[in-house]
Amino acid sequence: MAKFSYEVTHIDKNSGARTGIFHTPHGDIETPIFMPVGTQATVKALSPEEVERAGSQIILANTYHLYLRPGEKIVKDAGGLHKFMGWDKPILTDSGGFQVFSLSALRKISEQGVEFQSNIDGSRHFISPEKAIQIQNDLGADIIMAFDECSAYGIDHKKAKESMELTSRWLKRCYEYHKNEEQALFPIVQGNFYKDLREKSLELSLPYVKHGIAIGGLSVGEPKEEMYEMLEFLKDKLPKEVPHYLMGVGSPDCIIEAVLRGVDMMDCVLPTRIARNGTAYTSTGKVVVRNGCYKEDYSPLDPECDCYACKHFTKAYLRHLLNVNEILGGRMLSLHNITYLLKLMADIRQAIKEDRLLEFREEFYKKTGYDKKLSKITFQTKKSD
RNA sequence: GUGGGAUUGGCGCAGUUGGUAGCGCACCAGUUUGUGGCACUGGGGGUCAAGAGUUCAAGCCUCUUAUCCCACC
Repeated sequence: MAKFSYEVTHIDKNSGARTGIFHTPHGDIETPIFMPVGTQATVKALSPEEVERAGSQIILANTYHLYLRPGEKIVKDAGGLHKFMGWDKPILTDSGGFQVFSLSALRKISEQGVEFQSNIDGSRHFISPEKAIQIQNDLGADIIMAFDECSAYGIDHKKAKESMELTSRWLKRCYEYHKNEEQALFPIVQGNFYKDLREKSLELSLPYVKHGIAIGGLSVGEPKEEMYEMLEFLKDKLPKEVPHYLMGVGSPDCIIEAVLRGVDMMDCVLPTRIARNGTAYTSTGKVVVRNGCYKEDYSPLDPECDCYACKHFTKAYLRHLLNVNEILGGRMLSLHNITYLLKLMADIRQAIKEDRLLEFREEFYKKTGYDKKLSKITFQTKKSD
C-alpha cells in the first residue's frame, strides 16, 4: 500500500534513457517530465485548467515565498496547497534552499540554519531544516525537498566541501523531522563542480533516499558542457529504482541532453519567464515575438502547436499584445511555451519507447538551430538594492 | 496689422557665460535556467526651420524670410 512508487517502463536500447511512471497520492506522473514552476502557488499568468490542458502532470511551488506570503498556516487552514490553489494533480515544493542561494545578500548561514531578511519587507526570519520541513508539511505537496545549500559556480574545493557537508547534515535533520507518509522527501545531491564531492554527497544521501533523489547546484552559470559532464558522471551512480530530479533545468536543448544522461524530472522558470518578456519556444527554435519582423506576420506562432494561442492568434497579433503590454500577450506566450515543452517531453518519451532518442536529438538540433555546445548557462544572484 | 513666445532625431522636450548636440517615449536587436524580475542590456537615427552675417569657433549673438501659438487692435 505504498503511497509512492516508481516503475521503469522502458529503456532506450541505444541511448540508455528511460521512461517510467511515478505513482503519487495525487496521481501518476509519466517520466521523463518537465514541471512548470508556480512559485507563489500559481503558474504565473495561467489558470490551473490551462496549465492542465497544456499537458502538465505536476507543478512546483515554493516554500520560501509561501512562508512569507500568505504564510503556511493559511494554506494549511485552506485545506492544503492542492485545495488552496485548485490543482488536484501532484505538486512539488522546493524547500527554500535555492532562495538561500539567490538571495545571498540578505542571508546569514549557520549550522543551525539560515537567517533571512525578507525580500518583501526586510523582516528577519530563521529557517532551519526542521522549519523547512514543517512548512512543507503544512503546505502539503506530494513531493517535498530537503533543505540544502546551493553553492555558487566557481568556488574552491574547500568551500564546496564544507557546503556539501552542511547540506548532508541538514538532510539528516530533515529526514528525522519529516513524518508524513503522504509526502515524499527527496534528498538533494550537491558538491558543486567537483566530482569527488558529488560522489561523496550522493553516498551520504543514499541512506535517506526513499522515493526519489534530486541533483541540485547545477545550471547556476556554468558552461552547459560542464553541467552535461557532471550529469554523465552521476548517471550510473544514481539509484535506479527511484526517479532522478534535476533542479532548475531548463531550455529545450538542456532538457534533451539531461534526459540522455539519466534525468527523469526537471523544472524551470524559463518558459514562463521568457514568455512574459516576449520570447517563445517553437518547433523551429526560439522566437522573440516582439521583434519587428513579425509586425505583419499573419501566420501562427508555431504551426505544429495546437495550443489556444497558436490555434487562434497570429504572430502579428501576439506581437501587438506584447508591445502594448497587454496581459493577454504574456498569458498566451506562457500557455504556448509550457505547451511546447510538455509536448517536447511527450515526444521524448515516445522516442525513448521506440529506442530512437539519439535520432530525435539530431532532428531537434537540425530543426531548431540550437547550438549543440558551448553556450553558457546564465545565472546571476540578485543584489539587494 | 501690432506686441510677445516658439521652431533641435518619429513624438514630447533639455541644451549652462558661444567651442562641432543630449533626455524620455517610440523604434531596432539581444538576454533570461530549483522566479527578489511583465525585468534587464545594448543599438540605429538629428547638424539644431531656411538664408545671410559676426567670430579662430554658433543650436546658443545679429539680420532677413517662413511657419505655428498667445494676447491686443
